Amino acid sequence: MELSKNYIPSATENKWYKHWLEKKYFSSKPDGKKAFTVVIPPPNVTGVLHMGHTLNETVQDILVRRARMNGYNACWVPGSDHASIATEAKVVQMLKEKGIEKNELTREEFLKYAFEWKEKYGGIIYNQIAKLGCSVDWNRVNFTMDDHYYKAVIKVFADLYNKGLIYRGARMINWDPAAKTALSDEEVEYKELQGKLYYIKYKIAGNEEYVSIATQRPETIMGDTAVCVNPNDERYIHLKGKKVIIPLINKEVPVIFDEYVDPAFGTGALKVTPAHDINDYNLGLKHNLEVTDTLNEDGTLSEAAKIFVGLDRFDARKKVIEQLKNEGLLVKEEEYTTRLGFSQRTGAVVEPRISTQWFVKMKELAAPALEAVLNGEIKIHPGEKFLASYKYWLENVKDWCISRQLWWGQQIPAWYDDEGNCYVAENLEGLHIEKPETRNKKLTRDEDVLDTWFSSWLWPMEVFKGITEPNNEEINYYYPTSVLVTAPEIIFFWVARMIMAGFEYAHKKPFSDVYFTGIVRDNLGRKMSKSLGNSPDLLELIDKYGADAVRFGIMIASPAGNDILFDEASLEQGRNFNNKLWNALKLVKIWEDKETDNHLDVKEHDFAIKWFENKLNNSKIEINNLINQFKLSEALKTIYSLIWDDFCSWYLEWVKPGEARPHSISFDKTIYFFEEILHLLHPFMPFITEDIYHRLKPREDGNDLMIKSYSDIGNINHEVLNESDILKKVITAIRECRIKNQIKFKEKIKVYVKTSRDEVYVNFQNILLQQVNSEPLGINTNETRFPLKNSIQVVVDTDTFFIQAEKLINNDKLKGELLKDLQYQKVFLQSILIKLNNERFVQNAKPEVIELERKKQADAEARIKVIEDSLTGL
RNA sequence: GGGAGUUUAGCUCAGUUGGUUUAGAGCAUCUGCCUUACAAGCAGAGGGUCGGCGGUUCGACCCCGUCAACUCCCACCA
Repeated sequence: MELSKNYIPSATENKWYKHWLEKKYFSSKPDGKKAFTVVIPPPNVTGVLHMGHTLNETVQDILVRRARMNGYNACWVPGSDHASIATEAKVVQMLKEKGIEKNELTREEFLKYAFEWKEKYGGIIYNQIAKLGCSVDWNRVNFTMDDHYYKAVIKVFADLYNKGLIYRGARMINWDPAAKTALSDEEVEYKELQGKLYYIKYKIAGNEEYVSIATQRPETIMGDTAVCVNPNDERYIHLKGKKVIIPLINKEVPVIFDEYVDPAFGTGALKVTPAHDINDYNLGLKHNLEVTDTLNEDGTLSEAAKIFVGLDRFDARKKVIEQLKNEGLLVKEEEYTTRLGFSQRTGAVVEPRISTQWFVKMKELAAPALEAVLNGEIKIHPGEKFLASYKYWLENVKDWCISRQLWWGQQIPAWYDDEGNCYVAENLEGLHIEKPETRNKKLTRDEDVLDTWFSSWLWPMEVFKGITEPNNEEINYYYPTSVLVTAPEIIFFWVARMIMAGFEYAHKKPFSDVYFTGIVRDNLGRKMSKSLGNSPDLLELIDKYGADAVRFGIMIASPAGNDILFDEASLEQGRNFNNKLWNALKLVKIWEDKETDNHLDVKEHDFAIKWFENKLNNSKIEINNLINQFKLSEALKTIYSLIWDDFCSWYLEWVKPGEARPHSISFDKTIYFFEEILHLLHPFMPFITEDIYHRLKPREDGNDLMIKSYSDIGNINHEVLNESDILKKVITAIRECRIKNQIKFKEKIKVYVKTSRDEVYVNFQNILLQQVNSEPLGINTNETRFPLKNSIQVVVDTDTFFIQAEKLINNDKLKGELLKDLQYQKVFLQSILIKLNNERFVQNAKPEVIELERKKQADAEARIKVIEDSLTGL
């Protein structure tokens, strides 16, 4: 079989994904095994997957594939989110480009376009997930607007309403006067601007005195319903119980006292306009102030303003100032830097506006969600970083506004009659049965839809129809899910609310662990965004490097809990790693093609095999520990180093046949080790590992790596690991010596070692000689029999090596190095002696610590002696 | 303005209860090699007063205080 020079991902990736699908390895059904369930955080159908998703999906696939190999019934549910605001904005934009305005369409017509959009982008997203190699169960695709899902959302709304947990209330929203629509917070852009602060005199009623207030928006004074001062502000204590008169309209309003007012700002007196400022609105709620809305939908002054009715708010501002000036009520104007909100859609200055919205009462729901995280029932990784803010948010949770002035989403199941009565039911038929009096009434349905999060908070339950068909077999088997992998920025929007919904409707937590990935940034630390053009196209990256390399690259750069700086260099590293594996395969294949010879003496292989067995087990334990702590990046690094350094650079070199033919035992062991490392790597890089697994030797149908179970880990012989460390050190030291003395590898050298542990060197002397190209090693406990002429001395631990080459050796250079080392050792020894001679150290330190220091001392002394002996030998 | 986090080699990060760390790894850099698996490679090397200052301790990258820089979340002050 001819193998290509380098690994080519494209062909193999499609082949194996298809194979896995045909074998139905991804699909899961409830059975007797333990379930390992992951629900995908459903990507928005607004566009394509970005690098943040790539990281998320890769992490989930690693966990799911590993669980599957650990004997779990692994189930990963894919899906997507309708993302009401974002998607509706995209669809509106798309229609606009076609020359269609949203308000020309009926609701039904618009939704038809929206569903077409969803089909298109949902398809793109699913294709990307497949290309990345994700082992999701494609029979379980869910969309948050699927029929059953829609019903679940409506059912929950009605249920919470009936429980008294949903109510209608007033709320300050961001209003776009140009588009005459409400905006979400995300659609408001704040800009810093140079504005003016106006100081205006308000007359105190029944008095000739005035009080001055400062405002940026004099045109709203007609909506003032109070003036507020700080209760501790001595300048205004005399205003207690007084009223003031609003200029221009001569309306009397009370003076109220509240700590909210900062006495140092402006004049320390604040005009309160509950209809046009969020803070004033809250003040108004607290002090029972009336609300006077002086603006129309389009930003012109309303009848309630009494003056300048119909004038635009900014023109009105000029007029108000002019008139205040005329009446001598304008004290002064000051330059002032302020932040103003602008509409992302129209660029208009956003107007805070009171509106009626639907709310969920959060206090009751929040309590179990807080409890579950605090008592560790649900674990957050990395915990310390997010626990504090999770606690703070839930303890101070505010009611959740769930209505949205959109069409794309679940329409609120509330109907109004002509008298303004409001009825909530899952559907109209149900309402008529429940409340027969509604049958003959003309009812109109609430136009608004529900917040996207009001559907996605049911995700872990409703993907198994846990809301629409409670207690069905699937929900009972798969729920609670195992791990949720998501981004920390939606901890409140989504994670906390899923926990609330889980306890409310399934009476159980929705997941046991939450793993927060970092935010993916570019290599300059900037957030990835379309406008910056720094967000690479996933499919292009997969084309260029292969899916395995993309997965490797993003994982290796992704330390647990930190943001990741995305750099294509790490994908290159992944591609190179692929190639390394590929070439290891090629080596083994060449080896296979040679005839094996069972009569060869393979003593030198015995040590290599024994060592790698132990090294492998040691790494397995390490990897398990790391993955259990969700340190996936470090686990991958461990595997990478095991494969590249230990397996390829050391093990394969040690058992490499060279001119001789390989021994069958070494060959079989090598194949076995190769399978083991592929097995470990598979969750991270599924395609190449499956491919090489099948190329290593013929497999029966159904013998695929991705469903192979991990076996138990054997005991570890630490002595073997320690010995191999010595071996590696010796090899490295001799190589370094060769390089420094310009002795080429081809030139044979003689090596003698003066050591007291000769049995160690006997053990691996053949490996040693093969690796440094020397005559057989001379071992003795004293050097008197060694030819010292033309030799270099190298000290490893407490053994001295004499390396003899034909070439003349520069004795001064050698001497210099030994002296340097000696000096270093002496300083080190000195620092230990200071410790050991310190009475308080000896008294206070733990015995094992003192023991350790004594051992260090002995080692250092021994080494110093060896070096000194070497120096006298020169 | 409130809260949280970060600061260790040129870059990205490890460093478990203070003493097996004389502070590690990957990438990058430098040197020598086209050695019949791999130049997408091999062999080797250099590089850090652990953000500053102060304290606790026999002993501090680790604990405490303080200052500085950066990041994120929340609120968006008339």
